[in-house]
Amino acid sequence: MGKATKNRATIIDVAKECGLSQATVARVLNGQTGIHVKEITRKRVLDAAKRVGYQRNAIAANFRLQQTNTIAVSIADITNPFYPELVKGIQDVARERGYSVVQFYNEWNPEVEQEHFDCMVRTRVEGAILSPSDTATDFCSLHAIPFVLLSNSEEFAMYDTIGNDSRSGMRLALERLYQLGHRRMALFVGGSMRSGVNWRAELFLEFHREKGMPVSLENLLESDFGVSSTSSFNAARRIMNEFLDRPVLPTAIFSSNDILALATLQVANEKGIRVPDRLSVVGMDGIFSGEVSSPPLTTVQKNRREIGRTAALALLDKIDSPHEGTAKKQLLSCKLIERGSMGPVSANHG
Amino acid sequence: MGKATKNRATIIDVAKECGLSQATVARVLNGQTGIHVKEITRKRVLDAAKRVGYQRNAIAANFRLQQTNTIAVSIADITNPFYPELVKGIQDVARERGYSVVQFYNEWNPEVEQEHFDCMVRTRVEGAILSPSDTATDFCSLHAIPFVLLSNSEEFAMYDTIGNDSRSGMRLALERLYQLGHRRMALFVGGSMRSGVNWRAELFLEFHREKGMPVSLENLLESDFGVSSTSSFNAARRIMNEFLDRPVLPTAIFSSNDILALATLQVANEKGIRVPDRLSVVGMDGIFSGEVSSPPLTTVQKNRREIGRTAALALLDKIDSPHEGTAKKQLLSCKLIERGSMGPVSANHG
DNA sequence: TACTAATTTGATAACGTTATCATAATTTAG
DNA sequence: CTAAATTATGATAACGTTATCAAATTAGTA
Repeated sequence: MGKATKNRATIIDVAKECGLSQATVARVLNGQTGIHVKEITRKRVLDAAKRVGYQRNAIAANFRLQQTNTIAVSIADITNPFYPELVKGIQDVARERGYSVVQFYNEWNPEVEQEHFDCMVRTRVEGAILSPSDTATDFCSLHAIPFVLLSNSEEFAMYDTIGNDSRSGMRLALERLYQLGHRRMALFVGGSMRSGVNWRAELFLEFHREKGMPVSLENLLESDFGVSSTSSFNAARRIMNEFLDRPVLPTAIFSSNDILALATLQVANEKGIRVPDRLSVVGMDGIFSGEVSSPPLTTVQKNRREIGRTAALALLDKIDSPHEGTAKKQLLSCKLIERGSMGPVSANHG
Repeated sequence: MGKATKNRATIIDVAKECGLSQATVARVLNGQTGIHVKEITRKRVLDAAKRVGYQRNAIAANFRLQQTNTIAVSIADITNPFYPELVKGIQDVARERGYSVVQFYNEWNPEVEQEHFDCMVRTRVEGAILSPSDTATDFCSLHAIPFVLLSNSEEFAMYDTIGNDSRSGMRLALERLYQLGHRRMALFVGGSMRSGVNWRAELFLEFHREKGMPVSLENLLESDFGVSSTSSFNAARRIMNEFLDRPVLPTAIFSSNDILALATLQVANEKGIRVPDRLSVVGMDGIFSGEVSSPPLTTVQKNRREIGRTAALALLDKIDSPHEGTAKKQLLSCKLIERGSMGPVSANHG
C-alpha cells in the first residue's frame, strides 16, 4: 500500500453532499472576509462538511496561493542549551501570526548548512532565521528568500542581524567585579573560530587600561570550541585543571559563556578553591545549568526568548514589506544576574 | 507588494529555453529512475535549467503527489533539557530518509495540543511523534495520521509507544545504593499529574520489602510539577530546604528526575551537608546540568537521542507499511552513570 | 410595473508538478 | 530493406484549492 493517497473528503465532495457549487462551498469554508453568502446556505455547507468529515487540504491551498506559511530556523545544534529558549521565542511569534516553523540543525557542518539552504529554497519557506555556522557562511543561494541573522558579529554588517550587546554585557560584569574590589582578573574565552575572541580580549585589555590595572597575559585563557556542550565543557575543564594549579591566581575569572564558567566552577570546587571566597566566577548566557550549580552561577544573561521573538518579528516584517533599506542591526541589552559564584574580594586573597 | 509570488523559473521556462517539451524536462529534472532519456538531451535540459536558475517547486510536487515528506513532533516544552537531544535523534533519522520535521510546543496546554493536532491534519503531515501533555490526551482527531507516542506510561497501552524502561533503571540505582551500604533511603518524585508517581512509590516500597529494610513514609517526598525547568527546580528546592533540616536524614535520596536531584544537591551544599560523604544523591535522565554540577550528578541515564531515533524509525516503518497489528511498545534500557554525587555509606553517618 | 442596483451563486481557469498514454525516432532481426 | 521491437520524446490529464468573471436571483426605486 505504501504512501497511498488517503481518500479524504474534498471541497467537491462537500459540494455534492449539499447540492451547491464548489465555488460556494469554497467561499464558506475558507471564510474569506467581505464575501456574500446567505446564512442558510452557509449552514447547508457547514453541515455537509461536517457530515463528510471535510478537512481543508493545506497542501493544495498552499500550492494555489504559492505560499507555505512556513519560516525556517537554521542553527548548529539544538542541544546547545543556548538555543531551545530562542527557538521557543521564534515559535511564539510565528504561531501567533499563522506561520509554522521548520528547524534545521547543521552540527557546525557548513556543507550540511548549504544543503539546508537549498532545501529551504525548494520548499519555498517564506523566510529564514539563521545562526551562521561560520563567519564565512555564504548566503547567496538564499537570495530569493528574506532572512535575518542571529549574530552579534561585525562580520555580517551587510545583513539584518539580531544579537545581544555582548560588549556592554561584558563591561557590566567587569565593572561589577571592579566595584567588588577585584584587581586581578582573568578572561576565559572559547573557540577562536567563531569570531568574538579578539574583541573580548581587546575589551578586557581596554578595561584594565582605563582602570589603571596591570594585566598579565597569562590571564588570557582560551579553550577549544567543541561540537557539543559536553565536549566544550571537558575542554574547558582541562584548561582550568592546569590553570588553577598556578601559585598566583586571579581573584575573578570572567568567561565568555556559561559552559566555560561552569567548568571553572567545578574544577575550583574539586581543588578546594572556595568560590566565591577565594575566586569569583562569572559567566555569560544565562543557561539553566548555571541556576542549579553550586554555588549558583553569576552570569551576564542574554534574554534568549526575546532574541527569538525579536528575530521572528524582524523577519515577518521583512516578509510583509521587503523594503530594500540598509541592513538593520538590533542589539538587545544583557542583564547581570548576581548569584553565589561572585563575591567581594576578601582578606584571604593572596 | 506583500507576499507576491516570486517569479521563479518553472519547468516550462526550462522547456522553452532548451526547446524541448516540459515532459522531457521533467523526466530529467526529477531524476526518476528507470527512465529513458538521451544523454545529449539530458545535458541540454540541465544547462538550460542552470541558465534560468530553475529550482524545483516542492509545493507543487507535494501537491501533485499528495505527500509532504514531513513528520510532526509534539512536545510540551523544548526548553525542558530532556527534549532537545530527543528531537535531534528524530531529526537524524528523518533527514536521512528525506523527511522534514515540524515541531509543536504546547506548553502543557491540552487545548493548544489539540489545535496542533488539527494543524497536523490540515497540513497533511505524514506521521507524528507525540509526547502527550496529559494521560487524558485525546488522539482521535489524528485518526487519519499514523503516530507513535513517547511515553513509558501504562495508560497508552493501546498505542505504539517508545519509552525508557524506567522501572529497571530505578532498580539499577536502588540496587547500587544498597550495594554501597545504604539502608536509609528517600524517594523524591515530581508532579503527580503525569502518572508515574504511583509505580515509583510502589517499586520503592517493594524494593525495601525485598531487602528487608524498614521504610519511613516520611522519606517519600513529592514536589510540584512546574511548567518550566526553573519552576520545577525552585519547587523542589523548597521541599528540600525543609526536609534536609530534619534531625535524622536518609543516607541517600533517589529522585525521579535530574532536576529534583540537582535541587537536592544544591540545597545540601548550602546547608553544608557533604555530598556524597553524608548524603548520596541520584537522579534520573542524564541531562547536561548533571554533568556540570558540583559534585557531578550520578544519574540513571536515558539515551534520549536513541529514543528519538527509535521513535522516528518506528514511525517511518508505520508510514511505509501501516499493518494494523497490535500496539507495539518499545522500552529502551537505561544506564547508571556513576559520578561524584554518590558514594558508599561512611562512618560519619548518623 | 419596469428598470437599476445590490446580493448571491455557478462555471471555470489557473498554480507547477508527475504520470499516463500516444507518437516519433531509432535500433534490431529476419 | 522492411517489419517488429526498442528507445526517446511530446501532448495532456490530473491533484484541490482560490479567484475571477458571468449569470441568476433578490431588493430597491421611480
